[in-house]
Amino acid sequence: MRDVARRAGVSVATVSRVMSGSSAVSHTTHARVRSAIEALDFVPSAAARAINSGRTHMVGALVPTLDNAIFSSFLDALELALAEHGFSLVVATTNSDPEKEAQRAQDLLNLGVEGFIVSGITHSDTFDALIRRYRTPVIATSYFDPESPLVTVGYDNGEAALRALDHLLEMGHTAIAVLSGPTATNDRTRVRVDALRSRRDLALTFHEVPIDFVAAARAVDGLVAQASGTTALLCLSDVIAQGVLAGLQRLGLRVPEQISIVGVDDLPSSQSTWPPLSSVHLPVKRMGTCAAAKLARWIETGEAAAPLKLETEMAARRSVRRLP
Amino acid sequence: MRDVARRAGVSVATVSRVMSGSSAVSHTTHARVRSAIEALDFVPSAAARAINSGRTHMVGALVPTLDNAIFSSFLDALELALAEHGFSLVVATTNSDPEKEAQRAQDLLNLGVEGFIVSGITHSDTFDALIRRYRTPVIATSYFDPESPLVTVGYDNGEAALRALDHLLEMGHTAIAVLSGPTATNDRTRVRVDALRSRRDLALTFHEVPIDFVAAARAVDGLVAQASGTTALLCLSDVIAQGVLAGLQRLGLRVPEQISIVGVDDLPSSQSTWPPLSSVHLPVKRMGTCAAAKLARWIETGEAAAPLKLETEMAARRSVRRLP
DNA sequence: TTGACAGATGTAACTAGTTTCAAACATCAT
DNA sequence: ATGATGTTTGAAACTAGTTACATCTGTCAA
Repeated sequence: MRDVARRAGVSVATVSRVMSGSSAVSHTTHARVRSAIEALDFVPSAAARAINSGRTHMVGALVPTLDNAIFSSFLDALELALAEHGFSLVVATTNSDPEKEAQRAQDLLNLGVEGFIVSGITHSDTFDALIRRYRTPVIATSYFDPESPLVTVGYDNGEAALRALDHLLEMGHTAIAVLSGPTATNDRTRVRVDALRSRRDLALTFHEVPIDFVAAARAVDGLVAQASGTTALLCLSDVIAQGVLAGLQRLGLRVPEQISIVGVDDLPSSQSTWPPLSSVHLPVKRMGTCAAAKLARWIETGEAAAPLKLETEMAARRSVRRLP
Repeated sequence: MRDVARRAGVSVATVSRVMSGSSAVSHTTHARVRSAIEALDFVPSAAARAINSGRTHMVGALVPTLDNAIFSSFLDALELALAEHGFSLVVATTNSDPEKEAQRAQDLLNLGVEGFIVSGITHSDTFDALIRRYRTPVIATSYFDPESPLVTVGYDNGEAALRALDHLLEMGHTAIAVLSGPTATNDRTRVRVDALRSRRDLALTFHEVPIDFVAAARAVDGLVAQASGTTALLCLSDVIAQGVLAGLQRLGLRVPEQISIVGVDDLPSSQSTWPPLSSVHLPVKRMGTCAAAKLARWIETGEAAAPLKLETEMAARRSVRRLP
């Protein structure tokens, strides 16, 4: 900036005024400074601005992985909306490890992010202490709980799981096995499983498998061996559902004729499996847009955002057979 | 830092020395400063550090979208590797629009990113001028061309397309229709199409469709009407292949009995379609890891990285029928 | 002609750190 | 006791901007 000032024959204060456009600068001076800026390709340092304003216009997203369409689709919408609000998105993956999440959160805070987008409301004590200490705005997504200390923008996971269950019940299924991801590290999964467990009248069986296509496909073998009367599989994640579908086909079992499958997530690719997968649609795009808007407003105004519930919906396709 | 210094009864210089750990500080002073840091929850400002060192430890990734597993899977590996090298990843989506890409690149540069990861080697003049002017390290991915002015870390797209073609030829197909994404905005697609066009002996027919599941599914209708003798569809993206697969199934055409499909990308979900999709595997995970390592080294040392070619491989599954 | 006022601009202090240089002090050999 | 050396430490200058305050200039009315 000193160079620009020298070239334009003005003080740095005047250059600063031209850059910010806030206070009055005479027409001729303005032009002279502008042309000096052009000539020197001057771009102000974001760091120097940040040091003065305390603003970095960055927000951090802490997600388990990008390698699941449900998160990347969400982040796609989030990034788009954040950019429109003038924020940049710094992404950090946590592999569902709370300690790693806290570590990455600290890194991002040191970097200067002004807010966080996280998944779910359960985090390590270190993380909770961190955001309490720095009073960082945080929006917890993929979860809805108006009572949570974290502001949630998302859907009711229990409701989503029950929509899948209700669909199976409506189609006449009662011998149902539930396949979920690990509940220990994932509160979204836990809420889904708990909602299903509360239906004690149904004698559901529960199985945990990794949220991984190949692992889910392999898990089918053991499952089929032990649960011979099962007519339907309720998979609490579409990645699991797709893996299970492939596993069943490998075993020569026909879906939905011999066994029905329902998923939760409604990934785009779930329309292209054969048969197309019936799944509970989660509004991740809208969730990204809303979370971005709320976090941006929170950061700008300092007033905590209000929680927001988004609705899920059963997308019935052809992986569930109607029993007589 | 002034507060810490006052509390520890030392100068800010000493606190700085303790923080950086570079120069010698006596044991007792060190302990005193440490405890003052603890007591005050002192975290140094990244902006202030950046202003002094010129280092932000941020790199920007410019990708068309996160909403395609091929990119998000790549970014997942990229983020992991970058974090290990001490860099944070700022993501910006461009929607394959070169002007938007240049705009977002300027934004990220203003933010202070020290390097870029981009897709392909074709960018707007604005973008080229930008990186030339700032001498920003850039690694172009999903592309390999040792002659390109941009350093490429990726695969040979022409080769990948020809692997798919060779597979079809080996399986006895000659009446082949090629479905690609838009070539105008995507040099990876263009190279793939050009490689296939160079096989003039084969009388391939070419069709452009959006890289979108639903659009590809719809495009099948027109295609089937005009190309009755076609025995195989070569899709230059798995998203298209999956859409086409669903579209054919909707029309009641059986794959691979009546028509064969081969894709390029080998998305994880391509294993779970029915039939499982034969596709050319692109090593995006390794690409992410390698690109991160090379960009990090480039930034640290100032020496431009060497281009790197990664190998693709035909993953034959069951969507291609062997013709007699 | 003087005073009041607005508009334009510069000076210098400020943001939060790092780094250079010099000074203070301790240790050791002569 | 002296000088040489090495270890700690602080003062102040530096990074790249913003901003409060003071100053200068010009216009207009009294």
